[in-house]
Amino acid sequence: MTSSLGHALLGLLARTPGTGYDLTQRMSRPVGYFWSAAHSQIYPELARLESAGLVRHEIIEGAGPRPTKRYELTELGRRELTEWVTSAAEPARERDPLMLRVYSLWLAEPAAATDLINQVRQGHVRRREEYAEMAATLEAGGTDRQGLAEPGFAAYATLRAGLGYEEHRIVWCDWLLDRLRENPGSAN
Amino acid sequence: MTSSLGHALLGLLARTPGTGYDLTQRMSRPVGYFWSAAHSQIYPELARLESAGLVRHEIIEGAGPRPTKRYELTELGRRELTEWVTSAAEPARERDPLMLRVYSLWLAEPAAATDLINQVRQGHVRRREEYAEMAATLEAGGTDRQGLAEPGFAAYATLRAGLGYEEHRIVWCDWLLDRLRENPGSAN
DNA sequence: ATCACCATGTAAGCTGTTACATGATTAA
DNA sequence: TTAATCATGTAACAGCTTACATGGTGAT
Repeated sequence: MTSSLGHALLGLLARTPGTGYDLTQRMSRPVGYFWSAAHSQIYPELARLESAGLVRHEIIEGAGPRPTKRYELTELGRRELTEWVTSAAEPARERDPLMLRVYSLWLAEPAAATDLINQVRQGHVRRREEYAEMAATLEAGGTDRQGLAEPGFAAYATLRAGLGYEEHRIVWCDWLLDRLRENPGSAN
Repeated sequence: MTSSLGHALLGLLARTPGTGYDLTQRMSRPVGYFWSAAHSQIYPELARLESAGLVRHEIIEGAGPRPTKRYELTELGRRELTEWVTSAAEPARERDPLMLRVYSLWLAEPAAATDLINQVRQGHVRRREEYAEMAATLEAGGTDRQGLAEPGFAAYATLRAGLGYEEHRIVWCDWLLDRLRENPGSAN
């Protein structure tokens, strides 16, 4: 009955306990590459996880008008996460806004289409560099050679997937740009 | 102000007019690879597009208790779609449920992890074959050599992206499976 | 003083999924 | 006659985004 967001939060807390604010930050940078959430979604979800007995909190000192809560996994939460992680994967329904555009790209001026794809390509190159740097850092620290049972390896595996994704997209952009150059006009 | 689903429907109607039921079918197979929607979402969206003047309908004979409506684009709808297609692409927030699992894969038994990744790999291989067949059909018909201004080429371009995606995922699965074989135990 | 950062929440609205509801035509 | 296909809608709910609301600490 726990949602994807719930499992994302459990996955973060299994590594290090933290406040809702802290989880919001962590959701945006490393995890945000494959799952994202705003704080307005995270706070109520933490409350739900707590009432399900999967996490618990203690009050610590911190800045702010309301008490600062530090959350951590319970044994039940750890068990739930562990069971979920290898349970049958639901068929991912894709939602790719770029492909939605490309599907109607035949309506656009060739120059505008080229601009669009160039812009998209740039974004992928930027992100590839970002991933490559992170991967290099992890590799320098030996994280890539960590055992399967260590969290660092799991993070490295998602990074590798991200790198592969960006590379495939860049290759595809180059293919399309080639076609747009060869055949800049209208019909065959 | 038009949503992604709205643009998906406009993109379908720009190719061929059709009923809501027909659009539901077309959303599931070729377009569903990168965008999906149920009929319960499509019917109200068509009504919204119509009240915005982007599509119009005529009543035709058909089976069913209610009148059968055939929708088509208006000139305004075509213009809206054409402008949108090359407008600034919003940064896609990724939502990849598999990576969410992988991020917590360090908690799983190595055997269970291997099973999961094998299962995922199989799914990608199946889909790659599906795409490859469709691509072969289009190539045999010369669709891949169509001009940029023809809808067939746009469809072919999305197919190529799909093929590339599946391939990259298979490569990544193989990399992970290799690691799981090499290092089936716990910590380093 | 002003700004950035820490910190937690609620509310309104949109998008998307699942379930409910109806009924005609055609083929096995 | 039974099932599949054509055909259109509504309702309830879950998930996610954007905006509203508050206020303390520390650095410039």
